[in-house]
Amino acid sequence: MDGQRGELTFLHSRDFLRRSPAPPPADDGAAAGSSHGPSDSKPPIREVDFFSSGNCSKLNSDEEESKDCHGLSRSTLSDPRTGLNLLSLNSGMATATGDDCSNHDTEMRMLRGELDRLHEENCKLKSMLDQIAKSYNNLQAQLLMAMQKQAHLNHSEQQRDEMTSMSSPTKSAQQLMDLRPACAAIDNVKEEEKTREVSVSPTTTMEVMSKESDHIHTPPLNGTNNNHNIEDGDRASESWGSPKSPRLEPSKGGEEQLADMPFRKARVSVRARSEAPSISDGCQWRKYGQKMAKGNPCPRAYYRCTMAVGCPVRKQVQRCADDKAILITTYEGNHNHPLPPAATAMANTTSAAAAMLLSGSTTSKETLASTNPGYFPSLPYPSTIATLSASAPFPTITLDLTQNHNPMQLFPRPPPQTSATFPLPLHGYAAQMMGQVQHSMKLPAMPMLQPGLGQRHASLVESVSAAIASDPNFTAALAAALSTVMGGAPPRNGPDGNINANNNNSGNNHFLPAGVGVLPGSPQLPQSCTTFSTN
DNA sequence: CGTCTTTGACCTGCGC
DNA sequence: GCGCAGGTCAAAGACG
Repeated sequence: MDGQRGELTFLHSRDFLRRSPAPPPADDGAAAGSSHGPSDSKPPIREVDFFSSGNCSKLNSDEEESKDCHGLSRSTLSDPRTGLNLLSLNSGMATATGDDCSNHDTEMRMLRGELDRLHEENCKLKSMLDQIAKSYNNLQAQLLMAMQKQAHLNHSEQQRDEMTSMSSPTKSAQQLMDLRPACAAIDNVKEEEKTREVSVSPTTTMEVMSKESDHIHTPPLNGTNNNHNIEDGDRASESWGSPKSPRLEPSKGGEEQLADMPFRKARVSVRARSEAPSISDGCQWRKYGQKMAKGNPCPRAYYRCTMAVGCPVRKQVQRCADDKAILITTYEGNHNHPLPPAATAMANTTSAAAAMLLSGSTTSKETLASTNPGYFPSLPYPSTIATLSASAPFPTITLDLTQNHNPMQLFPRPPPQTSATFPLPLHGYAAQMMGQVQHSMKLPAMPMLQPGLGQRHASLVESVSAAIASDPNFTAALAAALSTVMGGAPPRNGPDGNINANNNNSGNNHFLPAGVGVLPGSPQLPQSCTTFSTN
């Protein structure tokens, strides 16, 4: 795992740069400072400082080592952990002369030597980083040029065909029009680098649901931005699952609609074991339909968010045909209203997943995470847990929380006993759990406002890990949170769902603004405001 | 009485 | 063009 994390660390160096200003919410002051644990574990801040100072230890594949390097390179032994490490190192190397002064001198010399060595190493790594960045830019430029050439060639060929076939002017115009997409695609590539805007072909529909009825896709996405929410209102809600629905925002301009489509169509599916007939995820839902889906003896229930009038978020709940114990929930749409903390936690997780999905190419027919692990290097889910699929009409990410993947790949400690029934494969439950835990054990709030996509994932992972590492009572708190989520709420959705549980938990139950999850700088993503949990 | 669930009908798109 | 399947609507019933 170390190696893996090391790679991720490098790939997301940018995330680290942005991670620093992740202060806990003001209203949770008691939790402040504990977000990364006590003073013995606050790498993020130090790393940021380090980067801002022009160093580059993050290239080091060993995260632990890089932290120490960082501490050393700053010539500061004030950090308790760093200092302790060095002293212990030296104490082991120094001979027991009994002379404190000579020992001290020896230590100092060794420390200086180590400092120099690390400094050199840092410089080397920095130069490597620069080189890599240059190479990347060069390759990018070459790619763009190649694409433009290709487009130009196509254009020329078509014109030639045009001339030879003596086609009518009308046809020519049409052909020129047809070329647009190609050129636009190139432009998009350029733009993407600048704005990181998601450009997903507006696919139509819902095959996902039918073809993969065994594991509904649940993308809680708020894929759309707030503007969309405001504009769409009820109309947007009609888009769920019903790509075929003609009611789909007839009032909106075609372009605008297309622009919104990608976000709205992306889905996140969550598979989790739950005996409860339905799930409670921090939001209020109203069941508006139920259908028998082909290939599954269990009916599929359709829910609509009722926390706010006109909230376009829908969800589908269905049991897995193979294993009735598995509850599959699919989310789509954006909440246009504030969410309870617990809901927000999961919403960010799922939206991050969706963002990951949407930020990738939907042209691939492959399951991205599975076939190309490097494609979404920041995806926190093991590929077998989080599956990205672009083959379906909707870009879909499936979070499989039913498998016994070892969540400790990211967690430094064994999973709590309470995860026996809930595999707790990280982000899905973990994020939500953390939301609960935050309230029950005053852990720092999850960094949900952080800009940057991968950063969001990385920070989530780190926050969870840090929280666990820093608080020995995590297991107990997690158990409490689990019991709150699982045992507290009645199976029936509605006002008595998680919301109540959360309200009970949080004296300062602060509802976050709907746009809270939007990531500036990230593909204006589905800031998903959907949450997930099981009763 | 108000709210929510149930359930059959309806609408739409897709595939043959 | 027709049938199928998914999604939504809305009336009726249940529940607190």
